Amino acid sequence: MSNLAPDGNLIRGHLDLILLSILRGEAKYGLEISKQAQERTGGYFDLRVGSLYPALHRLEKAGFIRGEFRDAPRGGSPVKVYTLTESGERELDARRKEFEVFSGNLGQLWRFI
Amino acid sequence: MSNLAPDGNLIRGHLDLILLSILRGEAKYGLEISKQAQERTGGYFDLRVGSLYPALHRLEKAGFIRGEFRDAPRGGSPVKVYTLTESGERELDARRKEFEVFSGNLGQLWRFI
DNA sequence: GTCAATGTATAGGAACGCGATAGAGCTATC
DNA sequence: GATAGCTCTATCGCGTTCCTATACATTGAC
Repeated sequence: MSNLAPDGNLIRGHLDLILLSILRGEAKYGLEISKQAQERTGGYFDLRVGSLYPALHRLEKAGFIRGEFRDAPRGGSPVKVYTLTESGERELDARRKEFEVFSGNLGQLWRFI
Repeated sequence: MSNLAPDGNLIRGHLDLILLSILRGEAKYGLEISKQAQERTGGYFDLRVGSLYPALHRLEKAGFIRGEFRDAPRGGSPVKVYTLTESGERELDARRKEFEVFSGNLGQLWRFI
């Protein structure tokens, strides 16, 4: 639980991909996304609200996700549920490929000497 | 040659790893590192001088590499040749592991739904 | 001497993740 | 019905870092 999470600079540029990945298949609200990220990676991805909400607004503005307020499902504040748009699904696929190319080229550097 | 190179935000946080990777095994000077990055990845990594030199200074200040000016080898300005220190080799190993963990956890997000 | 090529360096700007903080809505408990 | 506590959304300011543009030095060619 301590030095598990990656440095912020590592995540930078990959946060959108993380959020889109979690939204694939099922609509979720903000903190639910954050919890999913933790559950799926054993606590590795620990998205903070100061990063989460600006990123969601950014993705919504870009048309990749659509947000909609709903009443609190199980006691609490109303939640803003985000759904992946068709444009967002294409973006997710493109980002996944982009990361694999990035990762592949990084690995290419290690195959020398 | 156009949309080949990755967005700057993708590289962000990974540039140190790229530079250390290229310096492993053989000392090189600044622009030589940049050329190596291009050659090893078919032009994918295109490091600009405005990123390259500050990053090298940062790594030198951290003790991961050691720079030393030498006369121009084949006509031109004197070059600053960087060598990977022992601390830098350990750092490189740590960064490689860190990236593999990061990449693995990212893949973990895709194994759901 | 002039010019082009090569290499190093830095200032200014922008993007973005993060810590800190605020506030609204719902439930529980008294 | 007032208060406390929890959950959720939101935003400001900061620091880091990559990039564009620019400057300057050195060497060789002509």
